[in-house]
Amino acid sequence: MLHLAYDAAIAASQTALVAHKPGAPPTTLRLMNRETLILGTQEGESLYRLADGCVALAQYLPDGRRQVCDILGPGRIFGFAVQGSGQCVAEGLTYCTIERFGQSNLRANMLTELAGMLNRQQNHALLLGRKTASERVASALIDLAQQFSRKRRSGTRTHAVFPVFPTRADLADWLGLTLETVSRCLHSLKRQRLIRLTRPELISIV
Amino acid sequence: MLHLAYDAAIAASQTALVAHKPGAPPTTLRLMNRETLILGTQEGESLYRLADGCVALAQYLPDGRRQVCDILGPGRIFGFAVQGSGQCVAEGLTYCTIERFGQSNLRANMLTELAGMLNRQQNHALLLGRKTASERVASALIDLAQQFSRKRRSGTRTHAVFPVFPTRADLADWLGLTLETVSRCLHSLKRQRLIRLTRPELISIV
DNA sequence: CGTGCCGTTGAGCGCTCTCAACGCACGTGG
DNA sequence: CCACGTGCGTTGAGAGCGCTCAACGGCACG
Repeated sequence: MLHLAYDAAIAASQTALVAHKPGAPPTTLRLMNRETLILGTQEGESLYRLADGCVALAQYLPDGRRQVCDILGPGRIFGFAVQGSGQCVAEGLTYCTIERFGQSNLRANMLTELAGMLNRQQNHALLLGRKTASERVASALIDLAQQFSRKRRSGTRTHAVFPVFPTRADLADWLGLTLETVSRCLHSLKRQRLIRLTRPELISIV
Repeated sequence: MLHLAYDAAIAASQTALVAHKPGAPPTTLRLMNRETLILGTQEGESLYRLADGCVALAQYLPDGRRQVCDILGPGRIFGFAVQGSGQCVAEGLTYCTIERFGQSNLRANMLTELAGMLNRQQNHALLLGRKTASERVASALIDLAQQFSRKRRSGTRTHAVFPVFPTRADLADWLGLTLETVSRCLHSLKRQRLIRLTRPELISIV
């Protein structure tokens, strides 16, 4: 578990606080690696679209325990559900480019996008509540593959090759495990020849 | 963990399958205790509003493992996010009365309702991923109190008295624990004088 | 060359699960 | 009336999965 102190994580010097312009045309902003974007800033909500890169939506307990709710790849929308408790912050896992909307835009898509987010969260609850450590890691890899893979064929089989932007610690906080367990499960999968890891960047074999 | 077989749970004889009428005025339907309502039935989605009673939204793994995503009290809306995987079924924990809408109604509220559901799910992810067994049970009791308590004052303190509709097994599947652990945690809280249980129905003391 | 971050690996412990038995309330039928 | 079955909750004993603590190597950076 990441033991960043809560305050440190929130109020860190490397925090991007951005002015809010409701109804304005989409503004693009950049997020550095390990930079934190606080959602639901002051007046009203705005929505964000991850144009490029990888972002983690994370929650913190007062004692520093972290839970990553979701890992977002290019095209994903975020910034919903910022009222009250259950606040998430967006943490850049790479250098990211992000577009900010007012609530008014995207009305049509928003609902299905939101429903999709809820769907993902429910699946994740199933993972967190009822799956074993290796099942969680396997599910995570499949999810990452769907979001980040560029399909390649090498020989007879189709490999899904994709970079793993979250660190072991990020994966652990996403999957409700510790980084050691994640590491062990990955190498267990490697031993079973289900994945290959040349670097901490992956090739999964069906 | 509840070891109802997947098929048994889904295709049980006590399953309420209802015809769908999009755009129609709200229809009310009844759900008996332990009866299952399959959401996302055939063509298009409809939304449901729990008028009275208590309902659990549950997911099943092929081997029968169950995860309860949420426990719903009167007034709550459900039936979002029924596409693809992550399907939930609604299981009545009491005798319930439910209203069914077409998607068209409730447009304005729906978005905030949906965002609220997402918010709850994110909080629940934090619970499932990063809280200890007793913290989970405590959080669950607080949640149930907020949904089901009728406030009463006895003496100087304000007790929140509320009935616990979910069984120990339901609570376990909600909190990612086993029913034995739930039972032990409850009695641990009782020993600490933080709650009272006259029957498996509660009084929480702040 | 020192420092810090990331990832790996090992040893040991502990929280939670598993398995089991029991009590209790309820309904059913002899 | 009692015997029986079932569902729910409780409690205990033991085991195991995953956590904790620790050490180590590789790499980037100043």
